[in-house]
Amino acid sequence: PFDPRRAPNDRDLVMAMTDGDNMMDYFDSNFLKNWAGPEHWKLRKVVRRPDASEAAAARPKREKKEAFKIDFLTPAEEDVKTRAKKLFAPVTRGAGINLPGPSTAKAAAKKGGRRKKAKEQDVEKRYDQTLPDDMHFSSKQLVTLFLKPKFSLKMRGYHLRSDGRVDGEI
Amino acid sequence: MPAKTPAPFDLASLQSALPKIFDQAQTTTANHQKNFVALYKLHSDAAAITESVQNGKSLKLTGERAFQDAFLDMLTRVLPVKKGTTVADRIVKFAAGYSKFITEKSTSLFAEGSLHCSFCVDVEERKKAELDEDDDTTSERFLNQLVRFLLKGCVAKDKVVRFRVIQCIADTIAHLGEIDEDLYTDLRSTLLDRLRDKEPTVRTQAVIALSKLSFSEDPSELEEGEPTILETILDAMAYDTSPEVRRAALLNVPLSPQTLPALLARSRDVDAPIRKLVYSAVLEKYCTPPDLDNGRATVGFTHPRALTIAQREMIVRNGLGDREETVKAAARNLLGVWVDVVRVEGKPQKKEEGVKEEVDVIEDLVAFLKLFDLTEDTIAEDALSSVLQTRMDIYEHIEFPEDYWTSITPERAFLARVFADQCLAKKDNLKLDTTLPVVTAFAFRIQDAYNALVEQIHADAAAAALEEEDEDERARREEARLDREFAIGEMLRLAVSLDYGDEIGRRKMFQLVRGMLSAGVLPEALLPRCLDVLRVLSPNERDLIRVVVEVVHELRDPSEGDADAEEGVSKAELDDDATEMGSPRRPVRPSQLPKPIAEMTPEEKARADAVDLRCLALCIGMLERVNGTFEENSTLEGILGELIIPAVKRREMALREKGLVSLGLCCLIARRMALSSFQLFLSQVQAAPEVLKIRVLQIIFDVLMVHEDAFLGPGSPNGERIIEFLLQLLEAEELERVQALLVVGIAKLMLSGMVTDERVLQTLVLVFISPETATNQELRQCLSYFFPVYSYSSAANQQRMRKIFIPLFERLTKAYHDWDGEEDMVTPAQVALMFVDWTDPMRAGTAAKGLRKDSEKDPIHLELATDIVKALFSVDYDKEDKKALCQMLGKLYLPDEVDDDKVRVLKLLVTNLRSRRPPRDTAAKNALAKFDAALSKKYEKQLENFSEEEFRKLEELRELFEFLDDIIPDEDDEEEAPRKGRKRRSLSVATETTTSVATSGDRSPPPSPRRGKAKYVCAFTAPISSEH
DNA sequence: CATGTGTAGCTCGACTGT
DNA sequence: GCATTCGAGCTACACATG
Repeated sequence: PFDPRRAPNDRDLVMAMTDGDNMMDYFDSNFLKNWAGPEHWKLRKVVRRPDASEAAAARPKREKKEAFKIDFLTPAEEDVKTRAKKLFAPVTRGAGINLPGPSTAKAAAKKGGRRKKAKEQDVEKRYDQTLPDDMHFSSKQLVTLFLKPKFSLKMRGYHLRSDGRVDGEI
Repeated sequence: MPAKTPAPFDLASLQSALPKIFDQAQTTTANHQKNFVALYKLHSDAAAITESVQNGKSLKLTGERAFQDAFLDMLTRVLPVKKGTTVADRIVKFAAGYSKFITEKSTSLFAEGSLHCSFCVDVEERKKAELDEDDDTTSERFLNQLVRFLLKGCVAKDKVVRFRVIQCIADTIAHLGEIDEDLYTDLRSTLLDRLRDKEPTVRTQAVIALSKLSFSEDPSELEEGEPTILETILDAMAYDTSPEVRRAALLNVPLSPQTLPALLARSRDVDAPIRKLVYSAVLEKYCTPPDLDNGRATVGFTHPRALTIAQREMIVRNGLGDREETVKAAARNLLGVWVDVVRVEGKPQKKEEGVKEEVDVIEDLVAFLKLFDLTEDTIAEDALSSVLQTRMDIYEHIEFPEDYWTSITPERAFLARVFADQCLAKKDNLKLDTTLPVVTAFAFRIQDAYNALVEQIHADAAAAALEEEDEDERARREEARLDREFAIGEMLRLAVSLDYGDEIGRRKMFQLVRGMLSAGVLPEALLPRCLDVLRVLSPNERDLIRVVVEVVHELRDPSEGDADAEEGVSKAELDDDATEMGSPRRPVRPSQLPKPIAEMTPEEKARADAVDLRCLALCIGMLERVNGTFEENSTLEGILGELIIPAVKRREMALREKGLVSLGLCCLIARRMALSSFQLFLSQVQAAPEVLKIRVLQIIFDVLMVHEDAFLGPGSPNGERIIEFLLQLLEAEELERVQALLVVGIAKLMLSGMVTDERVLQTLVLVFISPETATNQELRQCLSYFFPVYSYSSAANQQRMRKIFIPLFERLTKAYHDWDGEEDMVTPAQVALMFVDWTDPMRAGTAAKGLRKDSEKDPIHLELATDIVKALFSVDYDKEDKKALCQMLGKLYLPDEVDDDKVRVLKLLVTNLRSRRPPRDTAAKNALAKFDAALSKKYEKQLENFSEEEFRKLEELRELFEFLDDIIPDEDDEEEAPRKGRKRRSLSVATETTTSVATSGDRSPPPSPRRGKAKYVCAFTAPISSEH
């Protein structure tokens, strides 16, 4: 069985990183999608069960949805105007048809009493839907020295093959 | 005068005819054209029917009204049909198509003068009868009332109706000609209002509609400060929260030089499909204008030459640098198209399909490269590599004939080098052999280029001395010089990849590069390039070091042959039969400055400093490339004493920085020196200006990494102090770059296992999510990468992450509540999810394949669950926090087999929590119940006979819980302990091997609710030392 | 072409505010 | 008190992939 007291070898991965030139092979590319920092982080679910096979196989028996058609042929029971009224009019009072923060143009004239609202506006604008600059942080920066980027770190004792491009080990 | 116009047409027939038409129209768009005609016939016939009222003073358009009503009757049936229903979309298309149809019909009829048409006849009628309708034609009246009808629907309660209504408007207004002012104004304001609709689908349609309306907007009619439609759309494109809306804006906004920057900015949209569309649906699509009737290659709005160089660079950087493969592919595709569209003017697309001349290919690529600044980062290289990868037709046809090298330009040199690297990367040795020049010939090419450069440098200097040239001339010369320099640099890069099997060529190349280095005029940027070649040519490190040391001595001691007079490399010199690894004419001896420094004139001093700087750069370049020990290379001693140490002591920043780096590099290969110099480096950190500080810290981290056992090893007394020192630096540091550097350095130390301290790990997490580092992308992205790598790389690391979670979470929640002014903060719930992920054994198993065995049996999440449930007894968390914790439970991985003890303890805790301290909000309660159920189900067998045994151990637990219960503040716990826990208790009268549960010191809930504000404020930056 | 996966929209249920 | 809004789970669709 699993033994947590089994001597943990901190060096396992580090080896792997230098062994294969890029450690991408060793890592699920999933977590690379969370490169952008904590605010853009999201949990990507991992396949838990190997028993997912049965559920998937049973499903596709479903028939495709019946061809939906709009009924134009049946005469309307009500007058066009009344139907339009029903379709259009009912705007419940106090209900929101619009987003919370009212228009930027009109809000300018309002007094500054509502600090909360003002702040919300700011925040709204702040969230321009743009990714941060990608620094392209990669394993390279974790396994090379600052001053000698041409060398990868070889963790003590382990001998590595060095293929032409990897300039060497320390 | 008849009261009624005779009616040849029965209006009642509309009631049956229109439904038939619409019923057909929904099935396919193929019959639409036919049905337009049919509908138009009905429309015309109906329009002929009018009634005059008020004794003929006015005319009532009975037939038109009947048709309109029948039409709207049909249309209203579409409005409640939800999005994505094709039949409804077809009807909307049909209705809009009909609008277009009658508009065109009416204008063409009008032009033909067929005024007898019933659509037009009323122009006359109206003049006579003073109609209250203010529209001119049937079609205009029809459209007018249609749009007015639709406008009413824009405020409908039902979002589907709003969606459909605006969809109709969007499709319709595309081709309604001129409309009256009022209607336009209403449309405009209504649609702008819908841009604020809470439903994204509605906003999307509003954007589409507004895009079409924007063509007819006259900015001069706007009020001061009122945004134009265009500006509003651009705003939505950047700021709308829904990708759907932004995408619609991107695809529909009219393209122009004014809107282009905003469109390009979407290449960094958070939504990947949008980013992709920037390349495929905007940039690629409009490279050439849509009207490509004539085969002439014209320039579209997004033709690469229509863009600025900055824009092109941005496109390449963002596109090829994107994380999403699909986006990258779109960008690569675009670049492939670029090659074709920048092809030299007048050349046909392809002479003969499939047949491509090698010369053409080269010319094409050179033209392509001219789009970029070759010196800007790796932009041009990335772009070219991309093209070489995607366009095999181009790659296959690349050759460098003999004359390619005779007129070398930056583009040509660059092309050859990148191509060679590309071949190397894909191991295309055949291609490499057949295209690259032989070494000897190539050495001469470099030599020619170098001599030309030297010549120019002298000429420039002479010209500058005369001061006769104007600015333009100077700039031109400067540029020419940089071009030469760049080309040489690229050739040297290429030289690294050449085959040096030929001894003659090898020797020539060596002499050339050696000569270039020892001449004082070689631009400093070329030093590393030369060293790379030298390194390839040197049989071993010792030789490399020896040669460089020689060069340094020669540079610093010009009395050994006049370097300035002979900085060009002559053919004779190349052919010279000098000893390969060192010139016998220049014996190494301790260099001696011609004069003592004190006697030097300021000019001489400056000159000496310049030489020293160059020598230091040389040293750094050399030391970066070697790894033998210092002691093995005694020649370094001289340089250390004469060059490096004095430089470190200098006050001039440049000298000192280079000196320190050199010294640092020496320390990396000299353990004793590292030990003795470490303190020096440490002392430099505090007060140093940013650049120097970064350098020194880099040195410190490198030294720690290389000589780990010397500083951070188990036996080292200073390890603790060093860690403390680094943490304090991190805590106090203001400069982002330095913060980031510290984090990277510490991360490396942790990943290598040299630092295992949990305090450090906690600090890293706090720094990661602290609002104070929100703008420090370098730092945050480093840690985004680090945490999963660290966690998944070993079970021990993952355990460490698990251990810090609860203490961290507690600090976090407090800090979060104190910071609640800032909304852009990462929530504790979010952090909790991160830890679920990072401590997931299955993730570790798949992430680091083969390195972790039995990860599916690892009970770490069970242990984490135990931590969490224990923490949930605490009263220190508020509702939200407890909810976050509870919801974690459902996401944990429960292994199939697990120790009885672990399950039972957890079960006991859960049971007690639910009975004694149930979470107050339902979401949390449900999550907990669900987890409880999951536990019971999964470990049914192990929990079966779980009662009444090991009673004594249970007592210990019981004590723990009694203790917990006692500290419940009674403030708001009316529902608290219905002490009927008896039943539960009997369950919990169950087994325990207390070892794991019994308060194992770490994290039993804090005994009293603490509310000290001041303390939490620092929670983000303060290392946790106070708690330990 | 079939399949599995990932996401987005929808519906339901609980909470909160006028 | 109710309607609303918000969050959570589910379903259906679209996509990429073998």
